[in-house]
Amino acid sequence: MSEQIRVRFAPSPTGPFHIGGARSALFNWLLARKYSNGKFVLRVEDTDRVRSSKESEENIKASLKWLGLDWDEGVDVGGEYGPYHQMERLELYKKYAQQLVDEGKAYYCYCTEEEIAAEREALMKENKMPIYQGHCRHLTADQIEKYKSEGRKPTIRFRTPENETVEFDDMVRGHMQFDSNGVGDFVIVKADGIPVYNFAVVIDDALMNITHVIRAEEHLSNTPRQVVLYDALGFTVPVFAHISLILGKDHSKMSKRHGATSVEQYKNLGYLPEALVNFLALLGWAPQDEKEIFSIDELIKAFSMDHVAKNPAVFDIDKLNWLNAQYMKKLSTKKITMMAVPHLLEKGYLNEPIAADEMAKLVRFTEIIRDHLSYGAQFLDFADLYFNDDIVVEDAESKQILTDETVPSVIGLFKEKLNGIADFDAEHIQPIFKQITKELKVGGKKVYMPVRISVTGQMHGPDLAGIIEVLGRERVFDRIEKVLPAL
RNA sequence: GGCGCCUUCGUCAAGCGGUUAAGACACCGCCCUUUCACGGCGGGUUCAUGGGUUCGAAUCCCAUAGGCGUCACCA
Repeated sequence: MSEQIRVRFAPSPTGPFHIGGARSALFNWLLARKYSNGKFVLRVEDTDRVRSSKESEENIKASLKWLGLDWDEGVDVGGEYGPYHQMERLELYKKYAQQLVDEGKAYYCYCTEEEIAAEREALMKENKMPIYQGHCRHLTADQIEKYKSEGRKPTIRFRTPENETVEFDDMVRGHMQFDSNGVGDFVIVKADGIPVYNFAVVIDDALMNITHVIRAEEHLSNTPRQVVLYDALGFTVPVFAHISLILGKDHSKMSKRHGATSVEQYKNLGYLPEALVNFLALLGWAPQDEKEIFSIDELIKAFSMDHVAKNPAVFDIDKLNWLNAQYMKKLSTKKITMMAVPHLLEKGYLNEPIAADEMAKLVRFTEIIRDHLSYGAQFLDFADLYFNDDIVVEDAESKQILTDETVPSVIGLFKEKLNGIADFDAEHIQPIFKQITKELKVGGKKVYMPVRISVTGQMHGPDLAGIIEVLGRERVFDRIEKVLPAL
């Protein structure tokens, strides 16, 4: 590919940035970055006046930046093909729509939405393709006058050529062919003068010299409409690549029911952008070797549209968790602590300002639990362990363990030994357990379990000596006393 | 319903006419360990079904089934 690669991501700002959109953006970005002269363009398709919002646009841009997907041209940064908001390009669409009308390739349609809906319904009933039947295709001047006098505002419809085969190439699916009779005359400009998606994309992609259009598979059926427009307008058709959808666990399209769907949600849950990017890249694309973990630079190097899968992919949160954990291992404990702090503040475990010594203890605690964490918010699963001294033993087996006849002597000796050490740290606490097993001649479990349960309320958890260290002698004794008041 | 896309372990997937059908996540077992987690080792009737083509098919062709998308004055 010696020509310049120009790709774009063109979201409509109608909601939080979806994970599927993020993958589309990533694939485009990866392709642009793979070639030294590649350009990644960000265009905002805000022609849906009802649903578009500035807030959504900001969310999308913030998410892209967080993921590290920077754009060379587009909104905010500008470029020679601007403007990059479709609502600022209305004149352009108007000009091309007029051109099509003048050439007889498009016409005004005075049908109302109700009439169209009724027509479609009737066709569906007859098992026919629900396409526009061409009522306004050849209106006389009189008819037009009549409609105008009724106050009808026309849309502009494209006069789709009949009995033709519409063809285009798709990097993922191969050569595609559609019957133009299945396309029908579709609206290109709404009654309010705003262009419809299929019309605006074509003009924008053509005028912005986009060479490759990588987008979700849901656009595949729309592509013939766009191809006939490219032809009518005399534009060069770009190379398409329709990547498959991302599905939820039940194989339906990802939605709120499946948990977090927006990039922002993953960010807030404490996932790392590198991990999310890595995961998204592996959804629908497979490397040539057996590598699983890719830095962004490695991804750019390894990525290729040749190995993009055709079939839809189920979003597997388990794998994301694993990947994220791999990336978290590389982080300093301090960093992981900082990831947890917002959650701790939100849940009321912490209050601002956080004192330096409190912070230091928190970091030490994080060091003890960090191996148990797949993402930041999971810290909350361990927060009670550290912050909540009101230990409650709920589990039946745990209660049972505390009734063992050796418990009183074990706990007694444990307290005695704990009192006896000079340096209150895990290194000095750890040997105590061994000493007790020896002196009392009981098994390790008989020692560890009563202590663990009375100190944490749980049978399982992170390193016990470490927990005891961060809690400090007083809190440990306090907890034991609450659980075993008799001792 | 028409049109279109898709179909290899539970999930992501390698595979492009001849392989013991990779690998990863998850799961199960074992080891490590006071426990859990981490880590290590090991395990699993995976080519939707039915027809072809071929000496030979997960790979090519055709049907069927299922899943999904799309048929908007949404993108």
